Amino acid sequence: MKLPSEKSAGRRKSRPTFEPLQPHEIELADFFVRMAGILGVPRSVAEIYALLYVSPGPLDFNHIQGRLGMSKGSVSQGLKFLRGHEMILSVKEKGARRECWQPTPSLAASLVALLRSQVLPALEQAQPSLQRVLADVQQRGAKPEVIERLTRLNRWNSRALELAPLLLPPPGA
Amino acid sequence: MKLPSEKSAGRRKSRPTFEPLQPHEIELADFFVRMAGILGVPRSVAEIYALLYVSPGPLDFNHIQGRLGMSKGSVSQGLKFLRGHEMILSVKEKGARRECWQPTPSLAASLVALLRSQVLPALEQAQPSLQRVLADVQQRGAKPEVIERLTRLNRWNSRALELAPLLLPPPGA
DNA sequence: GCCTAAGTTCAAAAATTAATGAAACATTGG
DNA sequence: CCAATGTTTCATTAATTTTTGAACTTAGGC
Repeated sequence: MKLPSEKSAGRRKSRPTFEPLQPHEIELADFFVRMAGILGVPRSVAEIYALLYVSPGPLDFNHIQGRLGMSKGSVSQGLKFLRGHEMILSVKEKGARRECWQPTPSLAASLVALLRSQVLPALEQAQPSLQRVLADVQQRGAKPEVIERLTRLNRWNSRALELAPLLLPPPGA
Repeated sequence: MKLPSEKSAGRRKSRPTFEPLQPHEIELADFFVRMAGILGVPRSVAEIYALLYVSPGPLDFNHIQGRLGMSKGSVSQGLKFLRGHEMILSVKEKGARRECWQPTPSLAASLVALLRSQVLPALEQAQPSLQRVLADVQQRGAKPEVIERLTRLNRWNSRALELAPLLLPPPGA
């Protein structure tokens, strides 16, 4: 039973079709999607990562789009995100036109990079702001309890900022 | 210069008006909103918490609604959320009609509870799922590399699940 | 027991965030 | 340089999440 006009006529070029996702692939994707959700990473990004994670070898743009059945735009943005957070590596086969992608060896390192990129900027930006708030509150003679709270918050923030480079070493270190 | 019909006529009951937020209050709220965003906690909840955090004493429902200018529904749901995660305490003044709210003493503990509630269920649910995926992949004779990856993922998940109760002691412990 | 203030619920509206796809841009083999 | 393939951009559309407000429930005071 042959499907009619799929890639029937000898001519290459009728774009290849891709297998739909297998149950085990879907299950793993669900897992990654859920975890990603906690960090505010969009579903499409998690799906791409999951697919690369279970695939026996690097996949190119087209495979990813085809297997996941998502738009070019989403695949492009998803790969950009994953690249940006050093969660995937490109493996350009010699003489090939397309880039192929595979997950970075260490998922742990990837997660750390991800957290880093979310938390650090927030902490940095907060520093002067929190100090201003504390000063302001002190000046207007607030209750000691409130001053205490804000002082503690400030200390926390500073300490987190000091510790950050140790626990989450920046990419170039 | 008297405002016209504010609470002018002797009759109590024209509901009181509330001061708009002060700059330092806004700044602190921004901080909490941003941090909350990382954990997927909605803005309104963070705003309520921030207000309680800088206030010299416990505030009741009305004050919160008035000062933040948000709807009853949001205040109610926000307080429910904060209560549920043990981030605030009620201090019912003797003989008073209304409950007043203040932040729990330890913000750290609050954050831990929050994380717990997000991460633990995901880990628990994932356990059998990940094992199924691994078995499935092994059965279909996947590349050793893929099997290795999934094995590691499984180990991680198990270990996280074992460690969780130690690092994040459950409420009743 | 009624009446009123206090608080909760929940369907609908508003706001935010993610996905799509067509057009622009880039790269390379010829 | 050209044509063909591969990728990104971004305005639009779709999906999701958050907020609102009015109807409803609960608890006190009298």
